[in-house]
Parts: sequence; C-alpha cells; structure tokens
Amino acid sequence: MDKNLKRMATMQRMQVTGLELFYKNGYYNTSVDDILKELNLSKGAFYYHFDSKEDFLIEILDNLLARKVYSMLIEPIEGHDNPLHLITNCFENALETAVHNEMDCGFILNNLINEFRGKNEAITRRLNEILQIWEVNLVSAIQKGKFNGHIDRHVDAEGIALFLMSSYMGVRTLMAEDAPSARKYRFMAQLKQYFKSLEVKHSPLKA
Amino acid sequence: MDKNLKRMATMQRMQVTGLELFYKNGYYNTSVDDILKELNLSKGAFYYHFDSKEDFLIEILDNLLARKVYSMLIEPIEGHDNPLHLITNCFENALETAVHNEMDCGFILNNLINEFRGKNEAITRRLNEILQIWEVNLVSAIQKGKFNGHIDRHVDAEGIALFLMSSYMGVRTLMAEDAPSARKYRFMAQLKQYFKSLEVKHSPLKA
DNA sequence: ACTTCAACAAACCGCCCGGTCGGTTTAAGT
DNA sequence: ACTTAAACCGACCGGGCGGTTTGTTGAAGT
Repeated sequence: MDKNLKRMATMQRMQVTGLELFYKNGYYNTSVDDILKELNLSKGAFYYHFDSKEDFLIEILDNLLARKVYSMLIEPIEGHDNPLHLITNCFENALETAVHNEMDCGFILNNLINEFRGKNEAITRRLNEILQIWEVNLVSAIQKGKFNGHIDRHVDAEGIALFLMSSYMGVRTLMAEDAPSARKYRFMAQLKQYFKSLEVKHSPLKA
Repeated sequence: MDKNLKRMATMQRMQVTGLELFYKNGYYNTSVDDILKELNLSKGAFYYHFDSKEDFLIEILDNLLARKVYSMLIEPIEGHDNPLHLITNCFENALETAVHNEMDCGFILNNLINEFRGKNEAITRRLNEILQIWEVNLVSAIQKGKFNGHIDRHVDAEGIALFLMSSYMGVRTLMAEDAPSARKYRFMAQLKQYFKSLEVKHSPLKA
C-alpha cells in the first residue's frame, strides 16, 4: 500500500519533530502550530492523522520515547557479563551522548514526568510504566550479577536500582545546566566509587 | 507604619500561595487568576504589588525558595561534626518531610529548572545561583571533613557534591511518583553504603 | 470636615492556543 | 477520462491567559 506508506511517513515526521519540540520546550509550551510550522504542514494534516494533541503525545511516548529509553538504557545492560561493568558503560555512553548533544535539555522522561504530575493521569501512568520497565531490568541485571558472583550477595538490588535511576536523572538535569563534560566525568568517577563498594568482598588476608 | 505592615502581609500571602501553586502546577500552567482566586483577591491588588508575573516569581525565588533551600539543605550541614553524618541526617530529614507532604511534587528547584531551561535566561540564572550555593556549601563541608580526618583525603569533593545533588534531585522526583516511604528508605541505605566508601581507610592489619 | 493615597475591585484588551470545518489537491483504480 | 477517497490546506471559533485601566473604599494626616 503506497498510501499507507505515505501516511506512516508523514505521521513519523510529525512525531519526530513533536518529540524534539516537546523535549526542548515542554508539552504545554509547544503549540501544534509550532510543530507544523517546522514541517510546513497545516493543522488539517495534523488533525487528519491524530485525534488530539494528547493522542499525538501518547503515540510519541509509545512509538519513540519508550524505544529510545530501551535502546539507550535497557538493552545495553542485558547480557551475562558483570552488570556493574555493563551499567558503567551504558551510563558512560548515555551521558556522552548528552554531552555532545548541542541542545541537551536533560532527561526527557524526567522533564515530562515533572510537567504532567498531578495534571494528566493517563500520561503520568504511561511515563511511569517506562520508568518501571527500566527499574525492572536494572533489578534483574543486578540480581543476575549477584547470582554470577559479580556483586556482593548481601546488597539490596531494588535499592541499587533506585539509587542508579535517581542519580542518573539528577545528573542529566545538572549536565543540561552547566559544564556537562566536567560533570559527566565527575559523576562517572563517583559512580565507580559506589560500585566498588558493591563488589564481592575478597578476603583481605589473601591479597 | 501600619500600612507598610499590611502591605508586607498581603505580599507575603500572595508569594506563599504563589509558590505553592507554582510547585503544584508549574509556573506557566498557573495563571495569576488561579493564585488570586485562592486568596479572594483581585488582579488590581496583584499588579499593585508586583510589576509582572515574572517579577512576582523572582520575588518568590529570592524571598522564599532560596531561604527554604538554605534552611533545609545547607544550614543543617554546617558545623564541625563528621560531614557525612550531617549530610545523612540532613537528607533523612528532607526526604522524611517529602514523605509526609501530602502533595509532594518533587524537588521544586528541579521542577523550575526544567521548566525554564532555554526559555527564560534571567530566571534560569537565578535558579542556578541557588544550586551553586548548595554545591559550594556541600564542597566546603566535605573538604572540612577531609581536613578533620572524617573523610578520605584522596576523594574528589566536587565529584561527591555533584553525586549527592544528582541523586537527591532524582530521588525526589521518583518519590513523588510512587512509594515515597519505601524509596526514601532504600535511597538512604544506598547513600550510607556510598558514604562508607568515602571514610578514611583504617589499616586492615590493625583491626 | 476635607484631602490624600495606599489598597483593592472589576471590567476590559489583545493575543495565542487547541480544535473544527469546508474546500482543494493528489493519485490510485477502472 | 472519470470516480473516489486519502491527504492536505487555511480560515475560523471559543476560551483562557497576562496585563492595563478605571473606579471605589477606607484609614491616616491636618
């Protein structure tokens, strides 16, 4: 179906620039016209493809944001290597991407969550679902590390996951404000320091 | 001057509810009318006391937010005790306050920074100033701890401060989303774990 | 008693946004 | 060549927002 192809292409274009502008300016401060102006399209085109601005956002969350989080933060930590190494590399790459992003506006999931909290239940739930998927995968990676002998058996996997998510979300906000490269470097150093305390304790007498 | 007293009282009331609503709904999604409706005041009263909505916000940042951050996050870590203990207690209290806050909407400084990034230079600068004051005080507390022998001399004070600010900002966002009490508990446990790795290394042979 | 002015009320203005709708173009099917 | 429907255009509407202006009140000063 050629028609269907064009339809999908146009919808995709709209969603991509929509996500960009929502990221840059927030949802409520981005008008539908702003998005359409960027694409040289009209309002008729928009409301032909989407029911409403909110429906548009939901499509973006499911089609683009969820996949983005998965490919950048979840998929890289899958595998059977030491999860602390996997997570370190994953964060390193994610932060490096942020550093090189000319217009870094922080962690978009964090921004959207803050914007919709207490204002739109449906959107908030969807955003939290993405967070939960991230959390679940972190926890299971850590537990796998405990089982495989990479991580101390006594640590709290849920606690570690929460600490990782918190610090990542926070540093992304701070990196967007000032000195992204320096802050990334400092953050990664402290993360490694924290991870060292989670490794299995080798007998000090044996060393 | 009785007049001046009343003037100050009205302005204070406006600022307090203004901060509340900006915290709950964000700045751009809170209309001046919303604030005035809450106080049964008119727009005339508002624009008699303040030049604009932006001027109003700046007054709030200087008069209320900066002091709030100082009293909750900076003043408690001043002193000559072990700064790791001081920071632990400070975070414990700050997070406990958030847990008991019926309408916790995360860390307001984080929310405002995300909302104004790339949109209002003057506001963003003021918000960053508050962050910097926090950072400077964290750094100096840690350095004092290094000097006093509470903290390992080889650690990077700026890195620790950044890591603390990041994780705090992040966990406040996550606590506002779900399971605040459990998340606070888990977070504090991991923070203590991290802090352990920063303590002065006692000779293992001596123990 | 009269003036003065801070303090507030309320109507109003211009702008912008989300959403609608009738009309036009494009292209596939026959 | 004609039909049909998808894809798109752009003027328009209702409502809400930030901000202004004009008018009213009430207490202090003389």
